[in-house]
Amino acid sequence: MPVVTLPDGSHRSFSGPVSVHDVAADIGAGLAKAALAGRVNGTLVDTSYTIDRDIDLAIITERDEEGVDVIRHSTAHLLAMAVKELFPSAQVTIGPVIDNGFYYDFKFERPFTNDDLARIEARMEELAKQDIAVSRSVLSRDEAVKLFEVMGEEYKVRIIQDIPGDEDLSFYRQGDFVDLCRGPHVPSTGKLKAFKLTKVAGAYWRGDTSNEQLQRIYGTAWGNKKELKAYLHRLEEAEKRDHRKIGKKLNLFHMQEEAPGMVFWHPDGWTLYQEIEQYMRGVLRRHGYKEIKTPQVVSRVLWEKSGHWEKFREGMFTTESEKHDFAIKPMNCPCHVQVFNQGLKSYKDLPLRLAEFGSCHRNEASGALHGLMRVRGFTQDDAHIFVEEDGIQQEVSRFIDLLHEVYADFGFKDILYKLSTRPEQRVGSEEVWDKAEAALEEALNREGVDWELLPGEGAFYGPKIEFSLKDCIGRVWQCGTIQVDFSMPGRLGAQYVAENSERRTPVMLHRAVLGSFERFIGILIEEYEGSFPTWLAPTQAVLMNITDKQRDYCQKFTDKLNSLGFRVNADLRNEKIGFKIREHTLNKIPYLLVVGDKEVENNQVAVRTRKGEDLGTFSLDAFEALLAKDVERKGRTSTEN
RNA sequence: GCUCAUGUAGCUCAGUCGGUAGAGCACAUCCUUGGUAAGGAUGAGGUCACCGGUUCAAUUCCGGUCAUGAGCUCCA
Repeated sequence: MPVVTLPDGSHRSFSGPVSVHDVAADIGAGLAKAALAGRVNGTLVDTSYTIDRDIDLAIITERDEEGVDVIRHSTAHLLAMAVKELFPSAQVTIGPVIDNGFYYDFKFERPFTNDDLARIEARMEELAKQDIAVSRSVLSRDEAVKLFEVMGEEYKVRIIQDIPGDEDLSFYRQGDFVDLCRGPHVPSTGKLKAFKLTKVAGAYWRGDTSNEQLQRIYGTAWGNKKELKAYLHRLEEAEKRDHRKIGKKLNLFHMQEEAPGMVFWHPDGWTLYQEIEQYMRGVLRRHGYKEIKTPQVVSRVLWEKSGHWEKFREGMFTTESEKHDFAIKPMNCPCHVQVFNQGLKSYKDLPLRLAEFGSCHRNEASGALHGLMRVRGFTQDDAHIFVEEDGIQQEVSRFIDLLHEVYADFGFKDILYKLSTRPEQRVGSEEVWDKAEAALEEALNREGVDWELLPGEGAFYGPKIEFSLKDCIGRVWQCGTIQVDFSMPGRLGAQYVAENSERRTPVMLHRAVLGSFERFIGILIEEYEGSFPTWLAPTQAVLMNITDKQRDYCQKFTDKLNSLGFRVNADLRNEKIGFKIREHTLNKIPYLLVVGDKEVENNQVAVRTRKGEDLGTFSLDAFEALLAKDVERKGRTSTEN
């Protein structure tokens, strides 16, 4: 007599064992039809799952997030089924759910073409329409291996052999297609109503470059057609924010094949860049940093000492002079230690915070380059904090506060926090690692933010926190970071005199707030879709005359605002006012100032925003106050203009 | 670096089943002095990414290189 407790707290009792589907049917025919899976005491199960004791049950439908995930997972199976039908020699491997969709990796003797994708998708539609039942079964490992060996699915055999233990394995069958899978899955293919294959790409078996490359087919799937359509539309809209497109349209920067992965900054882009750099300079000064500048080209000897020559030789650009090898610096830390090493330091000098807008070059793999987000030449807002072991936590906390202040000024709220802890290969004692990891964790917890633990992902020299932001289509990019380093100060001979006159090696904290200016500006462009808040806008206002008669007035007003430190242009071309407004609106200038005879007469300007709002007429002083206030608030409030 | 796709005017793109190319916008000149998202006319502008092969003939077909895009890997 199982009693089922539903999410609303109500109970239903049954005279004997029932399936999840039966319970749904008992509640209503509509729910039975919509049921995709069940959640039994917190665990997702198929609708065929047998209930023979008292449990908590939720019926999962397309309206639940988990329901959509089940749909995506099942759509991946549907994809594999269609591929096996159309291309019997293809081998199946894995097909997980990802954000907004799924993928499935296949081994096949030739690449899938776009035509193949269209055929596969059409076949999937047919199979979905046939509403083929999906059934679950359980096999022992040996039976499972045998099954896949007979089917010629070598990769599945390998996957099973790598599953630890000897518990039974579950299988899902739909028609002639069988796949090893934990499940759950939809009860029949007819539940899959809204999907689309999006792209095909290479992917290494088990993510290892030394393995063969498989072909990955990506797709998206949703509970219904409307959501699918909305998603595709969202994606299209998001792509309009692409910083490469906007960067070109707004004439901020360009890149060209003679300097792959390097940026040519144009006047407007450089204005934006400099605004950010000067802002950061002020922030660092207020937070007790000393700015320095170190060389670009440094002898191999130092990179050997720091360990980079051995470990990251391929990633460095090198050059040679008088038979000596040099590397263009890929990072600033070894140079910063050289500055630290000049003159004997006391514990009273610590923490010593050395900052540099350090220009670095890394020879990134060509396929990794991506607009401003992943470049070969970039500038970090880098700093190294030399600190005693006991001072780590306080410095980390201070840093996170600084980072939050800066990100708030730029208007970023959606920050992803990740803590990476000790990897297998590492330097430093367990005790020191314990301390450092605890310090980072404590600092994160004090901020009260949600963070993700990445065990084993730390650098060999110490644990780290990463602060990431998302681009327009949701790709995650690391921007800020703080890393504890137990290795380099010692390797490079950094020492200080402790309270008891003993010489000690300081701990070094590598940290960056923006990360690279290039990447951060890329993110910023996408965040604002090019409509920068006034403090960052390359041009903050444009004066436009209606006829030649107002030329001198416009020029004088413009000169005056520029002399007050604003970035203002006069557009005195012989064009109609509508034409000028259109052009500057498309260029996302925050304020458009129209000057006709009326305004000249009253010593005013008519102010319009790039959003098309009419703010009325302003005197010079009133407009200056408006601009100043807008600049002052940075990106902290809404960006209504 | 790997897989696939792409590379035509300053920009966005069309086109040529092999006979050296076209639109819109931008640009230049002229007309127009017009009050809140495109006034009109005329004109200039391209070794069709680069190198090689096939061919009477290659921007088009084939091979290679470079770059870009998506994904994988990497990301000190």
